[in-house]
Amino acid sequence: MRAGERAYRELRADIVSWRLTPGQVLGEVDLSERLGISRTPVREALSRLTADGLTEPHSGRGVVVSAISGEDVRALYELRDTLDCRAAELAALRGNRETFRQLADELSHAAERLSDDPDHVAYYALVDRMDAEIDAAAQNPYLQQALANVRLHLARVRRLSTSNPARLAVAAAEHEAIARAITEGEPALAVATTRVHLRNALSNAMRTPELAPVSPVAS
Amino acid sequence: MRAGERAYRELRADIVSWRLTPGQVLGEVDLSERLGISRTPVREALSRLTADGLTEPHSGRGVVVSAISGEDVRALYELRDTLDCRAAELAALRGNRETFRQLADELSHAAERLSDDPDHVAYYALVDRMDAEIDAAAQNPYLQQALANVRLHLARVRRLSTSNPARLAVAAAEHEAIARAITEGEPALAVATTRVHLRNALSNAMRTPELAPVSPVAS
DNA sequence: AATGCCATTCGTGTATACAGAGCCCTTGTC
DNA sequence: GACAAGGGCTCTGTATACACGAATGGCATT
Repeated sequence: MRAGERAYRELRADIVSWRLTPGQVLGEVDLSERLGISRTPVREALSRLTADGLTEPHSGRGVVVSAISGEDVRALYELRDTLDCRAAELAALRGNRETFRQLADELSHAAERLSDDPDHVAYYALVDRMDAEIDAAAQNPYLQQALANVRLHLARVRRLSTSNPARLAVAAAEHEAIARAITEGEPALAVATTRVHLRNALSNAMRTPELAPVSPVAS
Repeated sequence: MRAGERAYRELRADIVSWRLTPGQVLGEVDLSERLGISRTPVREALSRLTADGLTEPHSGRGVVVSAISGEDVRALYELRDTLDCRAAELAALRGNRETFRQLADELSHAAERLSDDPDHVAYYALVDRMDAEIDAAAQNPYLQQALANVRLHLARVRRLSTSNPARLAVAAAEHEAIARAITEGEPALAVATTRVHLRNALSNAMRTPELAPVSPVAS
């Protein structure tokens, strides 16, 4: 694989997983030595991260990892509500019913198996699959890209939130409700169930104490 | 200014204004000679254009200017409807009333002066200002960025559409209606007026004959 | 002691050189 | 005459060298 691509994915994973914390300075020379590649692909990776909004230029001092505040989470969920509701609506209009019927069935079983899977990898994989199916059903690449961007930022937040087992069980039921609404071809219900799910997800996310701090970096 | 930044803006302007047409191959060496800079900043510019979706990688042959079809326009307006309606709704909730009252007044006068201004630069500047005010009022940087992306792509389409004077007069009235809805702090009405405007704008855009052709580039 | 100025130094921005990979053209064979 | 294989060539991907700019630390001055 291309070195720039590897560097981008590695740094992105480091940021999303909070191995790189907000305010951390990413120097090109440091990174090129740490990753064992030259500065050119490092520059490409940093450019892409900055375009994604995960890093910010730091006047003459390279780039720093972006801070993410409670206000950011509010704004992100506001946008996610806009995009996810529309995607669910479009999926209800254009999606294949059998696909979402099967997803709903699997989700109803997934809630029962949450305790068997300590890290809930199976559940998260199922949610990711549902996101992908909604994207495909919406048949709108621009909407899909916008959603991918929001999900990238919210993935950072999820790593902070406590994965409360009780919340996960409720979330699974909410996802199932969305899938059933899409299965039945009811766009208004798909929007409503999505909105309910996102409101609850936001409430849960905002319980995270780390989301209050102000950015340690001067702008 | 940085050479990479200049190259990015110049190429982006060339693509939006259709001086560079879809399928056009952008070679790094050609561009570096044409722009009088080295390949490094050219690479940065091409990376950013590809991230924006204005160009696409062309397996081993650099990047080519992306095609834009009628289907793309439909998808773009679908996303724009989602984002613009939400932005207008938020502006009605959070915006400064006096700002939008003044915009509405200026728009009502702008329609009268359309014939005085052959290229309608004053009108378009006013619309751009209104977009900026809505962005600011929505107070959501992520929504703002998503909107900027959609507007970038639709700017390409606008250059193809015939700027019918009659349509512009109606569009000015539609913008005024949106501004008045925001002024009065009525989110539902702001959404409705925005939706009406976008539906009419889409109908007008789809009249462009060039939007049917298939991409001349093999994918 | 605090503050402003200057030199040093680190880091990015740019240019260029090199290597590997993909494509096209040519040539040989069926 | 057509198709396939191989070589050459051009292109991108990467590495490195150089220059300019900003930030920082020290020093002098008030």
